[in-house]
Amino acid sequence: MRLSRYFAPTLKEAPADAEVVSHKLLVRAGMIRRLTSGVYSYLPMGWRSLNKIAGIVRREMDRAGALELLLPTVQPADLWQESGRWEHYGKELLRFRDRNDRECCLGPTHEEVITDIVRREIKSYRQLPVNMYQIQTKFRDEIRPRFGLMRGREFIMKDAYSFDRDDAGAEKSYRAMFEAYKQVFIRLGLRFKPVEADSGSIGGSFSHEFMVLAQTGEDVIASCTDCDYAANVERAVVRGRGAKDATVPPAFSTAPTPGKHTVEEVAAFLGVPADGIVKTILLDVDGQPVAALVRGDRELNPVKVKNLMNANSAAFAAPEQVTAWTGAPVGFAGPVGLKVSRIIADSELELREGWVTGANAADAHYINVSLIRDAAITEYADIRMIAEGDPCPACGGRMEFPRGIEVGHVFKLGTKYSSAMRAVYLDENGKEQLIVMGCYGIGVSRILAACIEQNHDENGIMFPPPVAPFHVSLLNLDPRADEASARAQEIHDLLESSGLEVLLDDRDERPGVKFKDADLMGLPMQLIVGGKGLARGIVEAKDRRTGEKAELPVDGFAAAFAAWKDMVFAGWGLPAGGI
RNA sequence: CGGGAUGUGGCUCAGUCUGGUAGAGCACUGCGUUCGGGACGCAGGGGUCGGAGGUUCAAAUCCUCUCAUCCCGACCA
Repeated sequence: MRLSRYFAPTLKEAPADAEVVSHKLLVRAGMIRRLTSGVYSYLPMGWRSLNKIAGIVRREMDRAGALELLLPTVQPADLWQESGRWEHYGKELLRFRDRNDRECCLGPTHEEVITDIVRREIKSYRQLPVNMYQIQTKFRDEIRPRFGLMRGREFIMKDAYSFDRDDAGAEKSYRAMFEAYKQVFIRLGLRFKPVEADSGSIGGSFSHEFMVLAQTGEDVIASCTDCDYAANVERAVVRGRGAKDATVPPAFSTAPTPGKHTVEEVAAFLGVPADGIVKTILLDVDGQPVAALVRGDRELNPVKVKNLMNANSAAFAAPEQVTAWTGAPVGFAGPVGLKVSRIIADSELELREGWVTGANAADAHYINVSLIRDAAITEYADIRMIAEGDPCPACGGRMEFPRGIEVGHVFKLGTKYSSAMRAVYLDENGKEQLIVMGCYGIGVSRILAACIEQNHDENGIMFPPPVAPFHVSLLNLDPRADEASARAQEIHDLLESSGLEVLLDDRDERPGVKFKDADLMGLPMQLIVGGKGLARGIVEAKDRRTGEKAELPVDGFAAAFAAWKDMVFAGWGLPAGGI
């Protein structure tokens, strides 16, 4: 492809509305343009990369035995009412009415539609298992779209759904998808990690997220340095440790703490360490007031409370709610005499007594509180966030906390949708059984962003070869010189015939412009054809990732290039002779 | 939905406080010089100053409303 006839409008400056690197570079490299908040057009370069990603995903899905189909984006409300999500999904579901005033929505995900198809067409155990997937545009009316392709409202997703006769079958399907996902990310040339995760609003019991590792990632991973354990911090189990100290404190008493409502302020004012204070956090769990207690130096994990109570949502209470429930302004809540539906204490609080807690009155705390003696704790459970210094819950080893970007998620759905929508089959005995489901998503457009977050430098993108829109940037520095142009064309044709995709920069521009654009666009291999090199019988080659340059002889170019290309691929951890 | 900020040629921004006939750089068009890391000269084209209403002799600038976008918190691929 000749760049002079291509459409890749590059920008010297980053657009003002872009915050993260991937967004800035995607726009600057002429790959995407924003249409409106969270909605992007994919320009030719961007679309090529997306197709590369989709191609790899498709290939691995097919290999794993999944069948590709395409479901509608516009969906009728009644299906969603049947599953119960019309009410529960919230504002993210973009709803509208058609000309006949029928309620519709734009599909944010497709469990309902696929389950509807399967329930109609699948009647017998002989037809199971089956796994179907699509690669399609989704729309989620995000509260706050941001970061370019990282969190758009309209985005491209691969979603697969498996249907099995029983749990054992579903487990097999899940494993197969898990393995296929690993293959996808390996083949994309990305550094990633599968982690245990919470299942969120999709439902189901169990899930794994696939994280692309990048310092700029939004998610924090709790990962063991000694074993395979890795989990989203929201999910990571905290294993109890430390010995019990049964010393019973004297009767608790009130200490005035005027205007001291944070743990730090109270600790400093009373001269006690933060880990001697109990933080009482009020949550609104499905409308119920719940108090959650953690040590002053710890952080509450509301997701654990939500799961513990089997609730739909657990949100921090609003200041008015706190005042209504505790009788005190925010900052003075405590478990003693507290009238809420449940008081849940973190397991760690069971190890010791003699705490400082809020007194449920303005400007006052209690000291020497025994939770056993003085408070009505409903239960002790693991409800705090894992932290630096906590041991690995699996092996007791050391944990680290790298950041990542969620690009894939595999769920076991169980019978959540099949029971709500009555998707059943007849077993060998002619007995009706619920189909057991799983669902599996990959954020195709998010991968493009994540890939750039992981692979870039100050000059631009550094595309892994499998994701790059083209493989080679071939710069003709002297497009007006016959020799350079002839050589460049020869090389272009040679490489194209070997299956590589070459972007030939034949524009009548100064060399500096071409170098800058090539680095910006980030194709993994750069070949530089110019008068200077040709006079010495060489073509210069540059590995975009390492910046290392090599000189390839014009005579015997094909062989020299092949060897050099294998080196570049090896640097990406990709097999020689690839593509 | 709360909190903060910004809307001025295609892009990045100045001008707004202190009202007085719209600017710069990049990009674009033409000509010339230049040509291995985002060249230079000359000549050009292009802007209802987000929108509506108001104050004023006069509004990008002041007031009111409105729309849009971005950033910080609760969701998710």
